[in-house]
Amino acid sequence: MRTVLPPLRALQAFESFGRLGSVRAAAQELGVTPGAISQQIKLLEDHLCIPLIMKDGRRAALVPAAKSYHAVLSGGFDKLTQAQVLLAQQTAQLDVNVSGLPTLLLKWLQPRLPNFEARYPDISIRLDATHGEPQPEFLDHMFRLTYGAVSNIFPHARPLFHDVCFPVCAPEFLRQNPDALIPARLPDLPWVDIDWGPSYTSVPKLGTWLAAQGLPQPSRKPASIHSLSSSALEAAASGQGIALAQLSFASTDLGLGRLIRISQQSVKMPEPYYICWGSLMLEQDKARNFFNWILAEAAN
Amino acid sequence: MRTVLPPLRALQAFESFGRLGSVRAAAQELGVTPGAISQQIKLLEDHLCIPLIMKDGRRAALVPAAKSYHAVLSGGFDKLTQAQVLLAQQTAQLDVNVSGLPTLLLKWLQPRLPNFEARYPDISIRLDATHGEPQPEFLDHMFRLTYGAVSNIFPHARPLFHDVCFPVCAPEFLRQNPDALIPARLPDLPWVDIDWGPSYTSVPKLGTWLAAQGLPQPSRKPASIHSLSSSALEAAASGQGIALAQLSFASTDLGLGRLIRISQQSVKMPEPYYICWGSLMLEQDKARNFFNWILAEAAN
DNA sequence: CCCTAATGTTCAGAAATTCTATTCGAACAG
DNA sequence: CTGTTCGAATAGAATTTCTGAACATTAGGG
Repeated sequence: MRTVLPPLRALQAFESFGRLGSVRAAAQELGVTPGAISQQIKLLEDHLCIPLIMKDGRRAALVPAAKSYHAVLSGGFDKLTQAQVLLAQQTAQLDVNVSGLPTLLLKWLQPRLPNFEARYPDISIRLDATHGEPQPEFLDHMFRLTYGAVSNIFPHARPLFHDVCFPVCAPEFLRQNPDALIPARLPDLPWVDIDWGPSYTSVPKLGTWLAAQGLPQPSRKPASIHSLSSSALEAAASGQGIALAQLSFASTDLGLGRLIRISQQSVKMPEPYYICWGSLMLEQDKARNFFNWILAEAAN
Repeated sequence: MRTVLPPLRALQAFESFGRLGSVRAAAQELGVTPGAISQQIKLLEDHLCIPLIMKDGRRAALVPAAKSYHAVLSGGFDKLTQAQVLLAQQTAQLDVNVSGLPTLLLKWLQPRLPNFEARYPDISIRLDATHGEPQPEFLDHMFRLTYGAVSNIFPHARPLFHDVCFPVCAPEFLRQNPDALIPARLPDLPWVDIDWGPSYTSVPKLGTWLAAQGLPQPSRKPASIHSLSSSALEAAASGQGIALAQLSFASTDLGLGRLIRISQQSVKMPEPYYICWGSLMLEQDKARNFFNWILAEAAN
């Protein structure tokens, strides 16, 4: 049996207030007057017998001790709204929902979509680019394209392709730094870094490639650090420096001449990209069509 | 701005009903009459314009399509109650909260605690044995003892010790299967398996040890599979077969003669155990005492 | 088959809650 | 000082939520 919760409306008011940092804003979000928010928060304080807010000038602010309480509550309400989103997706009867890592959608799937639409003109696709992995429950109405080990939190997963990485830079940058073509000089040139965050530790960086060539680590700090591969590629294309690019993400820009591959040596990504899905997903014809199509695309 | 939520009380009634599977039980849990639950659920159905429940005989049941919706909601309400738990812990002013993997607490920390209590008689400790990693927010009031890579989801983490594994069995089992002392015969003897679940893939199993000795994999299926190392050790101690034991978990039973080490060969765990904590934790004297003590214990 | 127990639903009215409208005080800017 | 903005406090209105009782349906005996 679940512990008894305080009045939910009071929790909601407190959560909204804590997130937005003002009674006024919370009132607006919940569609009530500021007085109502004030009352609900006080009600929660009485219920818990704990002061939650303090006045800081004429504004109100969370008491420090309530900060972590608020953070957990906030996560809870997030899930409740996620449930609504799930329901909306279920009833929207969209043909195919695809959630995926931003760069994978942007630079790999997006360029291939015209091909799909030409072949299945009556199937509509909704794309959702996000780093956060969706709740597994969502997968009965959605494919998820992701990288590496996280795929095994999902009911089903299948490798899509195994990418390789190599250094690239902008043509302009290469003209100003002709040394870039000499691998041994690379550690001393400007570069941009990629950091996908703690869930994806095995993603190669420029240092990984240098090490594979028996070269030392970069001697400078990166010119910039990007949480998106595509953003790092943009930085390289704008001449900021050298980036370690993935073949499938860079091929468009390589084709356009916006980027130049400066070495034929490459390192393999330690893990493949995956497509993940839930148990009910492949029972829909349109979803199955998409699934077969994307596997074929990945194979070549 | 957050999407508008349905009436929260209706969500709560629906969640409780879905989890308990009966209007009656939900009414009892929420401390209201069954009629109230019926009404709230109907209210939610009207609000969403979706049927959520159907009658199955004289019971009511979730419509299949509502199952995943309910699962996400349930997760949300879980978080809300977690927030309450967090608050309770904060205000309980317990000296030190320690959450940890069950076997680690049971077989490693527990036997050492008398030592700690002798040294700090006025510090009280609360232990919470669970596989699920706590919300990071909890760590401002709690240490977490865990294994391997999951430690990096926390603000701070420090390796405790690096364990080694070797095969053990009960004295009685050894008497009936004297062959157990001959490594080459091990693959054909009864054994018990350990499976910590998907988050801890790198934990060695008996097969890992055999492979390290250049021996083939076990030829039989395991007599039983355990999600807890301590449970696997109990199974081995009761004579079910051979288990791959971790030194620090088995040492008590080895000392008591309940288990016998049947090989001096061992494999190292690929990752160490960690102690994790949040930013505010070490500002409390008592927590810092515990922290220093546990590091010293781990060092020897 | 009929009776009983168990479960869920419905409804009106009672009870509780939540909200608004208003007033007030404090903080800040000019 | 004055006007403005923000939040707190209050009373009463509006709404939500709950109860209690009657009703409907089903399952399980005897």
